[in-house]
Amino acid sequence: MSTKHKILDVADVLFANKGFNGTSLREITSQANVNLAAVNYHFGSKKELIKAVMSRYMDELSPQLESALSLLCESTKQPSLNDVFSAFTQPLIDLNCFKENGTSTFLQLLGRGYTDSQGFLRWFLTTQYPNVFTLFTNAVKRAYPELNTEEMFWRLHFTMGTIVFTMSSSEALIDIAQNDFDKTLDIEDVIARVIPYVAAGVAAPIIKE
Amino acid sequence: MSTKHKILDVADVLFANKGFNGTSLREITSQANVNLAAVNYHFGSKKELIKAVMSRYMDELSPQLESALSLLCESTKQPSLNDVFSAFTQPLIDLNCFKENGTSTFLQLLGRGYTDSQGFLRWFLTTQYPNVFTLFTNAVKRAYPELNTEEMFWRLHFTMGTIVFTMSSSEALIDIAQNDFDKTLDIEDVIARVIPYVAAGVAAPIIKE
DNA sequence: GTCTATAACTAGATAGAC
DNA sequence: GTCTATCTAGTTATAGAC
Repeated sequence: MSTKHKILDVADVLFANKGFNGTSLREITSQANVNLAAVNYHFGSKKELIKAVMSRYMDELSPQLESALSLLCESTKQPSLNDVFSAFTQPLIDLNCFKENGTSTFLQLLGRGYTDSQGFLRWFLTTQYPNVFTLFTNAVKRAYPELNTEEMFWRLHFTMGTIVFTMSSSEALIDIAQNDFDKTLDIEDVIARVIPYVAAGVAAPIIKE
Repeated sequence: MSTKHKILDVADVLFANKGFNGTSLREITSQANVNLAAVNYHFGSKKELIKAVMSRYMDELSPQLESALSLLCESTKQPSLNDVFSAFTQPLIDLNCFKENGTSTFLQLLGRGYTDSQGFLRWFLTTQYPNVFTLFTNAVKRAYPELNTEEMFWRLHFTMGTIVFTMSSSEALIDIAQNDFDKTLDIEDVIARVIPYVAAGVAAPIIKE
């Protein structure tokens, strides 16, 4: 296993758990059993390492998302909002095959990117992976044509918030559910619970101005 | 205006915008025009300063929330979920009288506390302000009695996520809305838009197991 | 209470031997 | 490609003069 790979494998988990600011290169390199200088040799800087960590997941995920969303847009029958959000489930779950706990790690990273680095992630995703966004908004428009662009803008951001925040604290929530309700859940169960919630939120009656 | 007050007034905004980790004491003291050593003299440590910042808001907010939620619980007519979430609106908006941009600053701080400091805020809120939680869950139970405790647990966490995340990025969202839709909005408008969303989410059909 | 000065430490990044 | 050693700059926190 290459040094580069070892660094990425340790960095994503640490970044997900403690944030980008909260994780030092020393922590990453010592856990990865590589030299401190290796990060700068292989990636150039901490910022580039962060980009590499995100890209590795997005490059795995975005083709899957694109094909799942394309299917919905091209299908002759109108999809429901549940269908649209459910299109994300399988590609996200498949990240667990890509890497252990890949799904929750990626979703936590997404949350970190949104809050830690003041708009960096928004820039990164919209410039590097614009197709996913276009396909997604088209799919939502097909499922709920009455929703105007402005209202959709807000509700999709609310949805992003729900998902990202839930996943950032998913480990804690799963622990609490285990203790309080004696249920052993995994990330897939959490996703199954959050989809009806966001679908109902997006489908909420439109407020008058 | 006392040194202590000046520090708190600068610290909350910086913490809200850049996170706890991302804000240094040097930044706070220089913006507040006080000496670097003043933080440690008045608060003891950075961690205690963070607690003081949060307490100042919560001590202002929690009595208002308690009385608004008590009203709902004691009223003879059954409240709707919209009523329950709307009970938060006025107390939150009133934070703008307490301090300029108080509402968004506080809600951003809430988000920071959840994600920056790995469960510290959860501990802080549930141990220091338990009444608000009890009253809130009781109010939701009255509004939607069919919702069992476990499902409510999940949906309230989803809601927390939606609110906190939305408010963390509310400034960015308001800017985008200005540019894309030529609408000048404020935090109150954002709250008015998010309430129907979360109310619909909590009211979503209960999934079968 | 407020200041300067500095201690004690940690961060990211790099030069140069191997 | 990997290492040690070190640089520079940042951090929190504190000691002691005023």
